[in-house]
Amino acid sequence: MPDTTRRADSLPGNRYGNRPTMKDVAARAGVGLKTVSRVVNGEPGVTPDTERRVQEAIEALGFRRNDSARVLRKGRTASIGLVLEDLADPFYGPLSRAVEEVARAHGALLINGSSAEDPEREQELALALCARRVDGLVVIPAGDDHRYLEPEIRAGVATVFVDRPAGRIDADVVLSDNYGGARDGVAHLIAHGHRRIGFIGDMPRIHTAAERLRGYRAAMEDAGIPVEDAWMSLGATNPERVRRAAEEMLSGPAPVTAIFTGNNRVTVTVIRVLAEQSRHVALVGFDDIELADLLQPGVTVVAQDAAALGRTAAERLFRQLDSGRVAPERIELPTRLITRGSGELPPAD
Amino acid sequence: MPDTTRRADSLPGNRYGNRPTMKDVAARAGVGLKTVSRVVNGEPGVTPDTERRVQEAIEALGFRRNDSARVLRKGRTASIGLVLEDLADPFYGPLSRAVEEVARAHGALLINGSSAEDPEREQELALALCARRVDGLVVIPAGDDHRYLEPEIRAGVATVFVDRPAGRIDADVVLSDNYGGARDGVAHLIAHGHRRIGFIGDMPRIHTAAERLRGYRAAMEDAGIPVEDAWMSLGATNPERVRRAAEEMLSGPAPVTAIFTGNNRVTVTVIRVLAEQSRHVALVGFDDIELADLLQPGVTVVAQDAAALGRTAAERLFRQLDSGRVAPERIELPTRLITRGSGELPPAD
DNA sequence: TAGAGCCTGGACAACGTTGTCAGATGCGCG
DNA sequence: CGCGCATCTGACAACGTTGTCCAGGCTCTA
Repeated sequence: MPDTTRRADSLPGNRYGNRPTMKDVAARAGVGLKTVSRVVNGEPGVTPDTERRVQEAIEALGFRRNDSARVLRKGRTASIGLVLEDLADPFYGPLSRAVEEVARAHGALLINGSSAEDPEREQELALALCARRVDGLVVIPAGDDHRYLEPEIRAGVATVFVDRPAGRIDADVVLSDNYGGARDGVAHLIAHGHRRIGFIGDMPRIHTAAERLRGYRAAMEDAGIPVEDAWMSLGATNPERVRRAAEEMLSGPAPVTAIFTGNNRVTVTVIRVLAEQSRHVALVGFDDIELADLLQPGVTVVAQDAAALGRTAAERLFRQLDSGRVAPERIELPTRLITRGSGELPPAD
Repeated sequence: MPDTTRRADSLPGNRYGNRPTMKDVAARAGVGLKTVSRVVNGEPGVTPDTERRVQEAIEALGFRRNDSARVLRKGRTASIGLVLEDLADPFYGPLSRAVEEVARAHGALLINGSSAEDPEREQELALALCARRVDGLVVIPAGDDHRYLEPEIRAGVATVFVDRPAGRIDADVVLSDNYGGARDGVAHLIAHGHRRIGFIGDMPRIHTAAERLRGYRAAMEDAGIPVEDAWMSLGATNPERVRRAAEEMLSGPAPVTAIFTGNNRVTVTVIRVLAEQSRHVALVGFDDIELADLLQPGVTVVAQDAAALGRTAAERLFRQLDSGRVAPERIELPTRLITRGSGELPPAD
């Protein structure tokens, strides 16, 4: 059979991207195209002898099924997309990993992309994933208008939002109890005698930031403490601004005696600032941070379970895929106050 | 034109996955199929008026190009794959993000998967990515035999290994100077008067672990210090084993006065153990860790630049794609010793 | 006004796979 | 020995897109 192997033997100058196809395998094995397909997919109705010949041809040619063609034919891609803010952020790593594990359990691959907190980039990414026909989409919103996803959802792309709710559309969302967690954290400080408590957080246009701020206000109000503007810093997006905000709160005639920080990045920066201060200032941070227990004092935090967020969202997504669309739901996961010392410091008035 | 919109208007019961195609758009806009393709791809040769009609139809139907079909036709997917150990590990987050940024700059998406340090899963993942016809592959090896990738590489899949070299095949690799970094770190301890220095690292079958161990031995030998078996713990894969290893080294008649740790996970565990000890033990760790500067004492580390590893690898990959295959290269990035206190403690003999 | 040349638009095949369906082969039984 | 049935195999169309190529209409010039 000199010419059944023609193509493989004469890869023209090893030209780029010339891969064997099922047709080539069929030719080499001396069987029909569909028989190869059957073998590759483990479908019944192939005699052991034929199967062996096909397997040998596959081996010899280094054939690998082209999933693009398969997807085109079958409709499903067995892959889901994840749009998050920044993979380098220690909060999103575990979340992404959890989504991946659930996907894997369902035989799907995860494609993820970082929006860098840019709504435009979020949309661009999400739509690129849809163009690749992911079966589902897990989105950590950067923007606040997700109507651009409506055609996709209508077309059957399962969609779940995590960490922050979708904007202007009705969709599944899984989030932490940001409001309650922040309220508890601030109440904890109040219970330890603080009254002048600072809040440093992200821009309130971000849902989580707004909710945590709301929790702060609620705790203060519950305790009958009027909040002064000078105690609050919103939109602290980079370390320099956080640093300045903290330093301002800690100076002046009536400095704050405790600070509540709105996310892990802010917390880390504030820890640095406090380490430089001679005074002891209490601190409770939203989000747990690694090694928080080894610092002096240990850092008291309101911890959310990033992995649980991811897992819950992914499971919800596959439920959508398995049983068709159901009414959108809002799932809220509890937070946990972990006391380690910094939140139990008394006011240093 | 009642029946040009037939399909869109009568989505049969909104059946799953029924999406408009270019054909539908063409029908609705009253133009030919190829004209729609031209508009979608921004190709020239369409009058403004026609283009407007097509755009309107696209908008109205919520059309989104099916990239699977596009890939099938064009051969390139504009996506690359990344196989790493665990996204939740703070070392890989920034690496992955760096790869993503380079990919984005080249208009490509990143698909990544975690091998969980399991060679079989690594292979499964890498081949799944190849079946999806990624243009290139960045692999952080878990296994030590990558011949399974030979057909893929021959077929034109650009491949770069990171952090550890490929096994049994000749391919591009980007790594840190693990040997030199470890040697420098240990030499640093020796320079501060230590002679009984412990080493706790991963299983030596992992290339980085073996290299760092080699660096440790070299530094000791350079200083004329014979290494005792009791000072070395390999295969410390989980916190319990690390803890036990550290405790053993620190007990007995002639305990080590300093420890060199082989990666960030080990370092963190050892820090915990040392925090419980009354004695002061010097410590230098491989890999930087967050907040290392705020601990008492600050943790001296041999830092590698995860982002630079990822960036370099991805750039190398796209060079392969742009200019065809070139001779495989081995790129080694320097490490940096960051002194913060723990590595400068004198021996507490 | 006719011819040449340009520009726009569309018909058609092909990419590699899978679902459908019908044909071929072999077997057992009457 | 012949028929029916079960089992195995392969031809063909279709998935949605893009590249090729040609047709038709337009403008411009001689």
